[in-house]
Amino acid sequence: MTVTLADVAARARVSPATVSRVLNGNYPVASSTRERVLRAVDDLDYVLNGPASSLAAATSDLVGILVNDIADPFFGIMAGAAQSEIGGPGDGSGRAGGEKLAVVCNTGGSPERELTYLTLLQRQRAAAVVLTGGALEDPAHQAAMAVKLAKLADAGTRIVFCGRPPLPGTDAVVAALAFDNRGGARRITEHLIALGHRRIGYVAGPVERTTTRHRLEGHREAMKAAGLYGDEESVTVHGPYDRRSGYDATLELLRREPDVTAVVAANDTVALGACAAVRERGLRIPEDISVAGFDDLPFSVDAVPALTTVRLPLFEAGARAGRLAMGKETPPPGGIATIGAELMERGSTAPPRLD
Amino acid sequence: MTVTLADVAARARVSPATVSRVLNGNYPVASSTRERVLRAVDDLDYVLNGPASSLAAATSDLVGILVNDIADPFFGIMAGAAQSEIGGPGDGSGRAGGEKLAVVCNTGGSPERELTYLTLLQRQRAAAVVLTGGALEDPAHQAAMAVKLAKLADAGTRIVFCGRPPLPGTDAVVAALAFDNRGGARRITEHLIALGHRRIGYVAGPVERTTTRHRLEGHREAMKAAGLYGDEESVTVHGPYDRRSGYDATLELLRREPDVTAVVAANDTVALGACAAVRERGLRIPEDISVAGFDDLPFSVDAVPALTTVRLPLFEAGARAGRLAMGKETPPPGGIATIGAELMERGSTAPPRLD
DNA sequence: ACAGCCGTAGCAAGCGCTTTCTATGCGGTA
DNA sequence: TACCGCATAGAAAGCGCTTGCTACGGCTGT
Repeated sequence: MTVTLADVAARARVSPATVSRVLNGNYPVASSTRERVLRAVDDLDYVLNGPASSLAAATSDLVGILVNDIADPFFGIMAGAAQSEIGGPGDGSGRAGGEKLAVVCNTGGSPERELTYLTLLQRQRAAAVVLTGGALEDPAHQAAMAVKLAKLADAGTRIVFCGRPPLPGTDAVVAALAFDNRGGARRITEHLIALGHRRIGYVAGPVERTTTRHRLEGHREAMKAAGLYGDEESVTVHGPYDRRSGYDATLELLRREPDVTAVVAANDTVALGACAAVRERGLRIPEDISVAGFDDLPFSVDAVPALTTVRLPLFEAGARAGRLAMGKETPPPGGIATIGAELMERGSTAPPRLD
Repeated sequence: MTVTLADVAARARVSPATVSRVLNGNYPVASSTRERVLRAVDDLDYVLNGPASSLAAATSDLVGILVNDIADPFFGIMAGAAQSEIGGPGDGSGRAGGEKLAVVCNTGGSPERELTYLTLLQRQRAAAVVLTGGALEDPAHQAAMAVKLAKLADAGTRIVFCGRPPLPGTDAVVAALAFDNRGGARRITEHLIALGHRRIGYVAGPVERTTTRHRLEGHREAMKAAGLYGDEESVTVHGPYDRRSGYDATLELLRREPDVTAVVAANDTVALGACAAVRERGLRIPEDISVAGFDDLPFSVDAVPALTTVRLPLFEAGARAGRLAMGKETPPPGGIATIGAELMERGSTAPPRLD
């Protein structure tokens, strides 16, 4: 059978309690004893029984990171950064203690899965949960989430939002890091307007997502401020945050409104699809049509022409969320921090053609 | 305090044993009783204590997925696919039972972290572990891995390799799905040769990785077969699997060997960097230089020109690995399956200029 | 010289669940 | 009518660990 604490204790000729204390390092143990125990652990190749330990201590070293789409670098970057801070192996400490198992859970954007993962994590008595990405704006789901999170919180789980606005009715949350989606969107549209564009199409994300709404609002704010707010509905197309959707939506947009001179996409992935659609129509970027994205994912700079977009410090935000989840960093005042979004002017936008 | 099994039992006026049996559905319970229990569970909002359950049952519902770089879609796609099969929430069953918590662990390509994650998973008595991506070829590390995996296996953990060749000395593994990296690499180089290229540069991945070696070998096989094998060392540059590395390596390559007419990159991400470098030098793709990648990640088709590459069925492989890990699919004969790689001819390759 | 401490180590009581074994009530059979 | 077996429920013994409390020397202080 597998080696237990008792086996180690027997070999080291101490009590199980002592072994436990050596392993946890939370109680004074004479160094000679400690050494003996450590050797026994080594000799027997002992591996702690996690469930037993969690049960007895009523805590676990699991930290959950919820993402909408693990195949999307937007989430991958944040999750990776968070995970590296949360430690798991090689967090630099070398010592146990900080050794948490950071696990990422892929909700696929489905509200049910989000809730179920939360239950699963609750079941495991997770030490912390990081929720990334935009939230669904369905009131029923939000309420359910609030309830769930409250329960998690008072079971001792730390909760951090990353790239997601604070959920109303949830003060159980340790901290919320929100991206300035609205501001970023405003700036990129202002940039287009400043270049001389007047007729600007918008390829939005899925409806009922905070991210979608905020970016769209920022865009429209800029349009309004420039007195360009008109038949917004007809130059806006919604769809999922993927390349295919950007392609289809842009084709649709171009057909519906052939006079647009610029297309703003909800994110870079969508923008890539938009570029493909523009070319498909035989139009050049940026000479005939400007295209802009959002997020500044790694591939965006390599697009041809390089994509004008809004840079979100995904890595930094993820890392900070990880630290907050670990209690290694003090939460921002009020528990909420807004993370800036910076305009990256590149080759995919230019003044419109003068017809 | 939190609700326990006993609380539910009391409310349903049955014994804890009965509640447990209802929840696990592995023992006959009169339906009237079952109903009463279920209602009590609902009323009290009971959530099973995972650690306690795992301890008593000596099994857990955790499944680990190890990846080298979670921010890289190559891994994200496989991990997402695996996770969706492993279930976690919404695996369609609706019922518990199949409800495993699939967690992805980011090793960052570090051997120590890989090992430590395995220990962590061993600690949690994980039900299964899926290892993705190429392996390190360091004998010491391989030996350590073999030992670790053997231990996991005989603690009852199912082990599946995905996109990684079987580790010698490990028969504890349920199955290994290996990509035909060599064949894919051979085909793409043959394609270039058929186009008329004679002087072909190769931007390889990090040394000591199986993936790197196999792709490089495939490439060289093709070169040799065409009688083009010469000073391979001078047209090969190694580096990490990232865009930056592709850029730097290609610049270096072009400086060292200005007469190459094609560059084969170790993967698509690297290829993107290579494209940037080629353009930086004022050369056109594919007129002046052809560029080829590997993997066919989603963005590759959107590159301009679209990237010629080798398609790896990442999603399918990940899903299959997930199923194997769950025991939902019977392992291939011998435990090893090689997954084909298909050449995707696109715009980034063309015949060389005739000088 | 004795009381009181401090530094260590052990005892033992759980943590909340699963599961074996036992008990009970019922219907069917002789 | 009495017996046996089946279907169902309960009792209780752990699973392997943590931790509050107790025990025990040797030191210090007066």
